[in-house]
Amino acid sequence: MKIKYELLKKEKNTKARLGILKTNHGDFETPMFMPVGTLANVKTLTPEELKEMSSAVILANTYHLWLRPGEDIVNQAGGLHKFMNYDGPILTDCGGFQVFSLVKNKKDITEEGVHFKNYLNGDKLFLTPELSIQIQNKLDSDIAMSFDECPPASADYDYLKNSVERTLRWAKRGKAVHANENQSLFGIIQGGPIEDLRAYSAKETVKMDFDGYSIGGVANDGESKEDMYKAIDYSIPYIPDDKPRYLMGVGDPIDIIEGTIRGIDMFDCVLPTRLARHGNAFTRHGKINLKNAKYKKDFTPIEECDCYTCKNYTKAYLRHLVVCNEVLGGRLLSIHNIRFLIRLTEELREAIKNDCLLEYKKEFIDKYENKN
RNA sequence: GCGUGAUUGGUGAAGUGGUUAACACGGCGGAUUGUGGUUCCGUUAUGCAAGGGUUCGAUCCCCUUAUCGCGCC
Repeated sequence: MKIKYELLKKEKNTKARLGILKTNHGDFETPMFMPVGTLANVKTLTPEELKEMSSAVILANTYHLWLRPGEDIVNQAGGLHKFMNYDGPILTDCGGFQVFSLVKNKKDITEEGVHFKNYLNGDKLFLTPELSIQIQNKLDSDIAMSFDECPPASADYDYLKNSVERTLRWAKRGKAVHANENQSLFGIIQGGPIEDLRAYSAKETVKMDFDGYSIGGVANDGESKEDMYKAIDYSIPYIPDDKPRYLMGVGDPIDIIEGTIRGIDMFDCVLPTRLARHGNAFTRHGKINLKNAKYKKDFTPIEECDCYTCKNYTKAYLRHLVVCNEVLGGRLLSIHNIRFLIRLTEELREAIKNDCLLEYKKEFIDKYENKN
C-alpha cells in the first residue's frame, strides 16, 4: 500500500497546512521533522529513544547502504525496518545529494548516471536513476526519492536549467523501474531560486504523478535564506493540495518555521545530531555551545524541556562529557536537539489549528534571536 | 666543595646576533542545513630563569646569581 496524505486544515493567514500522512508503518501529523539516520541508525540513538521523543519518521541513505552493507543484505534481513528494528515510517534519500557533496569532477556526472569512487576501497561505482530506485526497492523503505541532480547554490541559469531538465528525465527513468507496491515515490523539484525554472520543474514533475513532492537544491552551500524561501515560494503553487511537500535538508529552527508558513509538510536535517556531536544544543534563546567555559559550574538543565536529557542532566555535566569527548555527551545532546525540533513542529501544528502561526513565529524568533 | 650540562608559553618542545619565536597538545571562541562519526576555522609567549655586560642591535656571545641534572672528592 502506498502512503496517503490527508489535508486536515489550512492556516488562515499563511500557506501552512495541518495534515496527516498515513503509511504502512503508522500515521503521523504534519508538519513534521524527520531525523536523519544515514546508515540505518540515527547516530547514537535507539528506536525506543526516538519513539520517546515523538519522532515519527526517519531517513536512511541509499548511497551509504548501497556501499555498506549492501542492499541485498538489508533485503535478506527482511528490509530496513526489520534490519534496524525500527517499526516506524522510513524515508530513503536517493543519493543525489551525495553526488553533489562527494563528486568533485563535473565530468563524472553524465546523462546516463554518476561515476563515484567508493570511499571505502577506491572501487569505481556507477549510480544511475534506475539503480537508485532498485536499491531503494530492496531496502523497502516506506518512501523512496527520485534520483535528482542537485546543483550548487552558485550555479548559473544555464546550469540550473540543465539540471532541471536532467532531473526530469532521471525522474521518469526511475519511475519506470519502480517496482515496490508498498513503497511510495517522491519527485524532486529543482531550479535554484529562479521563478520560471522552479515553476517549470514543479509542473513537469507533477505531471508524472508522484506520491509526494520534494523541493531540492536548498540548504546546499552558503545560499542565502532569501534564495531558499524563493525556491519554496516558486515551487509550492504547482503542487496539488492532496500530496505531501518535503523540503529536503532543512532543519534550522527558523527555516522550519518559514518553510511551514510557505506550505511545507516535511523536513529533514542532520543538524540536531551533528550539532549534538559537536557539543551544541538548541534552546528557546538560541543555539548554545556547551563547551563554553561559562557552563563549567552551571548545574541547571539546558532549559525547561520535557526531554530525558533536560529532566536528568545539568549543563556542567554535559559540558564535562563534551569536553572529554565522551559519546554519552553527543547522545544526550542528540536527544535534546531532536526533541527540540519535534516539539517545534508540534507547536507549529498547534498554531495552525489556532490560526496564530504568524504570532507564534514572531514570538519564537524574538526569543531565539535573543531579542527578549 | 670542584667540574660539567642545562633553564624558551599551561604542557611537550623547535629555533636564530637583526622587522611578525616553528610545530603539537591544552585553553578560549566560532562554524556546521537530503551526515565520508572524534570534523573544520580562528585565537592563544610584547617574550626565551634573574641581574649585569659586549654590540648599532641579543632569547642566541660574556660575567654573576638562582634552580635542576650528571660526574668527582
